[in-house]
Amino acid sequence: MQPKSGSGELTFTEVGRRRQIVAAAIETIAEVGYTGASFAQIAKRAGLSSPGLISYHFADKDELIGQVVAEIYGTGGAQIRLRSDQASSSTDAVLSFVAGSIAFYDSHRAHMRALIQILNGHPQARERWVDQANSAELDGIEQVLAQGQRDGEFRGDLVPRVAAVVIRDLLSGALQRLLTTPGLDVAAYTGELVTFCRRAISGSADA
Amino acid sequence: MQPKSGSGELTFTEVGRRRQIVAAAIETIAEVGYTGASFAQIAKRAGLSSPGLISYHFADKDELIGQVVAEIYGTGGAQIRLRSDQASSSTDAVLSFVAGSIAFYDSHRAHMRALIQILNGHPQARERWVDQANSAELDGIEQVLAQGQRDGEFRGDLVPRVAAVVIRDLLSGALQRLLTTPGLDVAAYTGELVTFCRRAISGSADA
Amino acid sequence: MQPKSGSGELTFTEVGRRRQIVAAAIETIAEVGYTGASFAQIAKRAGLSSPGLISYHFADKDELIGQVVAEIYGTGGAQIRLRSDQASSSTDAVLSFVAGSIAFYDSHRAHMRALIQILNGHPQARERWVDQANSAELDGIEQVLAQGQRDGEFRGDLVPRVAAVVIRDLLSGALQRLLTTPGLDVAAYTGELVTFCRRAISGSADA
Amino acid sequence: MQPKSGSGELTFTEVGRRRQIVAAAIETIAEVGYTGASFAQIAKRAGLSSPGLISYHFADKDELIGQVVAEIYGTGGAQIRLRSDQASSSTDAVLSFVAGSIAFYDSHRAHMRALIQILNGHPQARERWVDQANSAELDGIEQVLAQGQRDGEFRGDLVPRVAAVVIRDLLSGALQRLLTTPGLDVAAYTGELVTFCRRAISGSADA
DNA sequence: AATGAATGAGTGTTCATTCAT
DNA sequence: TATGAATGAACACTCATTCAT
Repeated sequence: MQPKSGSGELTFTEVGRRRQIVAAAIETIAEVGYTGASFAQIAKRAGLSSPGLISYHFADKDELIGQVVAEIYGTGGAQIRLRSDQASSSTDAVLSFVAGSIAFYDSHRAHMRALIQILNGHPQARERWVDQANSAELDGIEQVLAQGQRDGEFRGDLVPRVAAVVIRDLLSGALQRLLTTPGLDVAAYTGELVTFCRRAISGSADA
Repeated sequence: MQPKSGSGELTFTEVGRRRQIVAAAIETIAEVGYTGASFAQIAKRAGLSSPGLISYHFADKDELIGQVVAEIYGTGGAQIRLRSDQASSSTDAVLSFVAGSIAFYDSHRAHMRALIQILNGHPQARERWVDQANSAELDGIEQVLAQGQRDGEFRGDLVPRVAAVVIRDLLSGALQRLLTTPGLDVAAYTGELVTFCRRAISGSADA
Repeated sequence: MQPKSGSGELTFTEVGRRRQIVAAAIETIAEVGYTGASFAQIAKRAGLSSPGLISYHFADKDELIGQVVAEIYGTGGAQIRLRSDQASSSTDAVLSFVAGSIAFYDSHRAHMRALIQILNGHPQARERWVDQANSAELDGIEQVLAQGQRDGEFRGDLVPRVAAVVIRDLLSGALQRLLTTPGLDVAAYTGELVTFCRRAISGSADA
Repeated sequence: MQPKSGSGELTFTEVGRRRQIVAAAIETIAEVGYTGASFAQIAKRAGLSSPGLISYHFADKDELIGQVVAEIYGTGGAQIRLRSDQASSSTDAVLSFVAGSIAFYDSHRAHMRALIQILNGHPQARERWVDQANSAELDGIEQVLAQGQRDGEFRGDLVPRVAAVVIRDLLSGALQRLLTTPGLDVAAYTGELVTFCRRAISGSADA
């Protein structure tokens, strides 16, 4: 009998187990990909006695993967959220968001690798778990860009939504490159990307 | 006995069947992802009596997927190749490549969706079938950028390789967005992306 | 429609084709074993257009294999039949049968290898196709031994049937060894075996 | 998750199931040959619900067959080992080995039938599982023969290796005959084979 | 008489999931 | 709570055989 059915209460042990399994799933998916991450593999890596234990704690594989995605987003969200109120300017807010994102990717490679694998391997991952968060993030960037534009920091012909999209795409590309280029000089790469973004959005050519 | 062993000659019927199966595979992969695209699923969509028929016409799944990739690349290759010689300027070459790529993505959504799914789902897809083409493309962009820079069209501090990578990332992002955003105004989106790129690489702020 | 159904008549072409297929089957089985000798493999080696052609000429796989066995036995039968009437003595008959058998094995390695593979791989090969021939052969040896015993050539306590069986077993072992020992000195090995047999059946210890 | 991975410990139930499956495999192979012994067939005879259960308990077919061979050899090994130290003479050692082997074959027909089928049907059975044991056995026979020859029990012109090979061939032949001759009088056959061997190796004609 | 395309049952193996204990 | 045994559908792929042409 699934423990989480009926009431929404989870026991202390239950919560711990779920955390353990989610962590093992992240590690496993990062290592062997979503396709290779069978319950058997995850259980082996987590030191669990049987794949059945996972089915016992999660309704089905989709629930587990959903929790994995939530865990990854939760970890990142707190850190790299774009904070325009703490920044001295909109430009500063955008650029530190860019640099901060890459820094986060760099320090959480396993998480990011797992996330990518899930997005790649699970047919409905995007629509189910990440599209909403992504468009919220996009909205946030867009708002900062619009604000900066109103403040005269950014070029007048900049279309905030497009620029926001472009920045997100550059970050996606950066993540991809980070994970697949062995000896990448992250600092230098970050610097180049920040420069690129500054130039692309700034009001003056020499920004 | 596999029909295509030995000599490279293929019957008329054989060619037709292979085309049919490749087309069904593209459709299937676009719909249910690489992971979900079992021979059984492909056969069902192709109206074949049994999955065995696919094995009869293709040595193994890799051969089929290779043909799918070749078909997709073959379709697109002629259209979106970056042609600097036919362009009036390096700027024009780059921008029309960007616009042309998005136009191609837009008109071949199922193909591109399938390609992405394969790149995501097949462990060696990149190294086997696309890495070479991709880096050739990247080289092409880089060369045009470098030429434009020598000609004074582009800003002097532009690093051709970085800019080329950025442009490719933007296109990848554009493709992603195209496929996942239901009501996207492609023309507007393309226009804004082109503007963005022009500004990002041009030598003057008002380019 | 199977050509050989109804009347037992075979056309000239038909006979030729069957011979060709049987020969290809022998070659294939000798090379890749009975298990590996699918119709597809046999057709490929024979240069036949399709495995279907084999089914067209033979009712089923068993009929083909039966013909293969018959062909192999037919080839050998004429040559190594034990001829007591042409021998100067029973001892001579037996020993030249032993030596002759090994000589035949040596000169027909592919045939013998195929035969062994069939006996190994086909569940009912022995009972269907070879048991009868084998016991006939055994009878022949036994009769010569009994005759030689009556003539006083062989030891009185020799039990003809047992000795015949022993001789056949030695030949089976010799064939096995011949096919699996790369650099075997066949002449020496034959000599030893003949000596062994002479001693085992002769009436005097120094025979 | 395969139960036997990681530590070598096996549950009580697990051991029982493996035994059951191995026993069913022996029975199946003896009945329908190695080729016909699919997991489906074995499962049917074992009363298992699905062939997948065999894969659950054994890593792959080779592991199962290896266990089958080990089981067969394990059963026989203790009984038919040639014990020269417990024999009153080398002659006695050899002859009781011969008689004992046949007795074992007779009392373990299914096992021996299965072993033969495996040796015949599995491409690498010999080199993987039995060659070592076989040549050790051959060495043992040869040594006893050489010792007996040094002691003057056997004829001086006997070549130990050749005689050992001959004896093994006779036993192989005996096994074959035992399994394929319905009404064979085993006792008589054994007696005659022993007599034959005694005469063939003894130093005196009346041995 | 022959071809090549097609068929469908069969192979070993993996998988998420169930369930008695 | 957790375990390990079991289940049965699914996987890619091979096979002997069929059949329209």
